[in-house]
Amino acid sequence: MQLHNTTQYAIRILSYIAKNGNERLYSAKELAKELNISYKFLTKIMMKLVKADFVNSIKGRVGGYELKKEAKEISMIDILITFDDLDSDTTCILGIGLCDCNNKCSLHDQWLKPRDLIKKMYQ
Amino acid sequence: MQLHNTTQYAIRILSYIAKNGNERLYSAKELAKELNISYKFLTKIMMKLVKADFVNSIKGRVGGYELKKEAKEISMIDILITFDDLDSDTTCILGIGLCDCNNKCSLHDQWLKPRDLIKKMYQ
DNA sequence: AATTAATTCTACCTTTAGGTAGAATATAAA
DNA sequence: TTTATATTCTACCTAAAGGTAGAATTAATT
Repeated sequence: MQLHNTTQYAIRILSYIAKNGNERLYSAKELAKELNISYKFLTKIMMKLVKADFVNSIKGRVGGYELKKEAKEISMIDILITFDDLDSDTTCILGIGLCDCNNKCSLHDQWLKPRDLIKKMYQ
Repeated sequence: MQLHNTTQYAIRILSYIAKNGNERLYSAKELAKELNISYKFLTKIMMKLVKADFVNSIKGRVGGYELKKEAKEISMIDILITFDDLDSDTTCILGIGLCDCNNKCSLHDQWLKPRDLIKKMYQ
């Protein structure tokens, strides 16, 4: 019942930039240090964030990263999708094939509410 | 944001026995077939359930499994603990070291409610 | 005593998430 | 034009979850 490590990092990276303002560039070195992520692993995550259009990258000597959209435009759901960490509305918590109101797993009814709250949190 | 596969199976196995009554024995063959789990993998899970005292095993020709406690005595939390799938009350959803009311991650407040509901569901 | 059908044990194999290494490329500044 | 410092790319390595194989053990039935 946890978000993937990579997803957690991605969220923290984007939050960090958003929090500290998008008027300057953020180097991988700074992000790795401030967020306590290994430099190598961070750059790997950054590549994904670039490809998914969350951040812009400027190469070269004074390069770095910046948000590509306004922070408010970025939804957690998009991040989760990018990092394969979002389960669909119909995903059964017990992993049975068909789990809906007609054919419920033993946790179906009790899972509805928390699932809904989590969804709202992401939005 | 999912339970481990093994945990899901364990819950479904115990539910199945509970639902169908503890007056008879359930062979691995039956459980595997009814729950759509490979026989080999199921027997592996059963061994864990036996060792953790959820079920009793009777060996030999007419052997099988039965619940060791009343169904009502079994809490999901115990199952989650057995299969290393329970995160503690203080686990941060963004994985930062210290995340409490003094030092909050960006999702801290919004995570409280769903986390609480999930806990209740498990109980 | 042999057979049969059940659980148990040990030891692997496979896939995926997490993580690292090192070279290649880009670009501003000296 | 060289150097320094940044991102990018390709290719691995590692650990853990998921899953399988095959032989050993147990005990009722024949």
